[in-house]
Amino acid sequence: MKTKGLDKRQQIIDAANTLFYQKGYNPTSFSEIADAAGIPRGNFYYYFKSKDEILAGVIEDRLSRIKTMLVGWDQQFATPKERLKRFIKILLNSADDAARYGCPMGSLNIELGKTQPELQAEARTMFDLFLAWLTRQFAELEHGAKAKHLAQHLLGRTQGVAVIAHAYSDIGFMKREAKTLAAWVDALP
Amino acid sequence: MKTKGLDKRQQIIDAANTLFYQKGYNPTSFSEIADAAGIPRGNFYYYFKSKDEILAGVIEDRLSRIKTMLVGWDQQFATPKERLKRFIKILLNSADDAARYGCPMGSLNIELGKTQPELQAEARTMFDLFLAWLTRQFAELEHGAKAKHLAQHLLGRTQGVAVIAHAYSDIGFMKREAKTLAAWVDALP
DNA sequence: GTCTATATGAAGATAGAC
DNA sequence: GTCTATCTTCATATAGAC
Repeated sequence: MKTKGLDKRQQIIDAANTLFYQKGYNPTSFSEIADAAGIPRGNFYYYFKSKDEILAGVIEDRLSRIKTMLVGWDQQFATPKERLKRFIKILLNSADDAARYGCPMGSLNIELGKTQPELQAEARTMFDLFLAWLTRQFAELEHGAKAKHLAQHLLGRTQGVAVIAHAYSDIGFMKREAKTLAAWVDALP
Repeated sequence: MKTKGLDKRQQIIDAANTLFYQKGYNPTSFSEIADAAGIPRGNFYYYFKSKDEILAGVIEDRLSRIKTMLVGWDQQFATPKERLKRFIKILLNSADDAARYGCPMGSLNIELGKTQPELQAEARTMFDLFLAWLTRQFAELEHGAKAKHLAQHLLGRTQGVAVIAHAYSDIGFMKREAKTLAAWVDALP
């Protein structure tokens, strides 16, 4: 049945999503994904013709979750500063995972950026979503032409926090930096 | 001859160093390192018993270069702020490489941190060197107990810059952020 | 010390039975 | 739609001739 097929497809994506995050894209094998999804290796290729396609599916899935999250924040918070601080709060909410596996977006981009530019271009679209949303917040704060630069700056700050926190498994550092960043937002003109 | 052996060993380390940076540790095969070093695959194992040992050699080599660089900066610059700004200037000097391959320390730590904690612990020692040196600079600026936090903060800032610059191959962003960071140092008490 | 040949295993991918 | 069996390639690693 088609619904069953879609379910299995989603199961594969969910399993791959977790493994790509925890192990990386290239180090994750088909067998691992198949095992985690409870699907025999062979049947795998019925849903995805190649590993690249699984990655595309995983990224598509992540993009849709990010979009939903950002739309939710737009509705939930009245001011750009509140929204920016909600963004920064990701550092607190994801501290445990980030300390263990890094940032799901950042680590994937770094891995793919070295030798797989086509795949990295797909992974980059996750950053694109955040950058566009952040740029809008800074634009609403009347930062004009600087809005995009501020968005890149803030995204970069959070990425740097994730790198150091991951390298040292240091959740305390993430909390300190989240505070610093929130203060930075509060102090914005 | 022993000298010849040492030369070849160094050739292997140099080749591996470049490949680990440009491709990553796990995606780099023995064959590639051997080819790049101009050494047949088999002879390889005479110098290194395993891939882990090559990594250890590469990291040792990088550590020694970093130490030399930091000692040089200590001699070359009279004030902590000048030294900190020299550190930030790495972003400008390495902009081309960072845009293509990311930060050699950060990307290695992220890759290894996911599933190879023992190897990542070795890679982390490169960060340790910078953190200790940066902490000393902030301590000289009388930041007391905050010196280490400021060191982590600054190292994180540069790592974040590298991640975004890599993801977007954006050298302009690195230059902007280097300016912002230099201004941050100048404004320090 | 240096090199060739090769063992061994795991990866991605395919063919085809059911 | 689902599964088994298998092909091919490439990885790390070793044995042993020179």
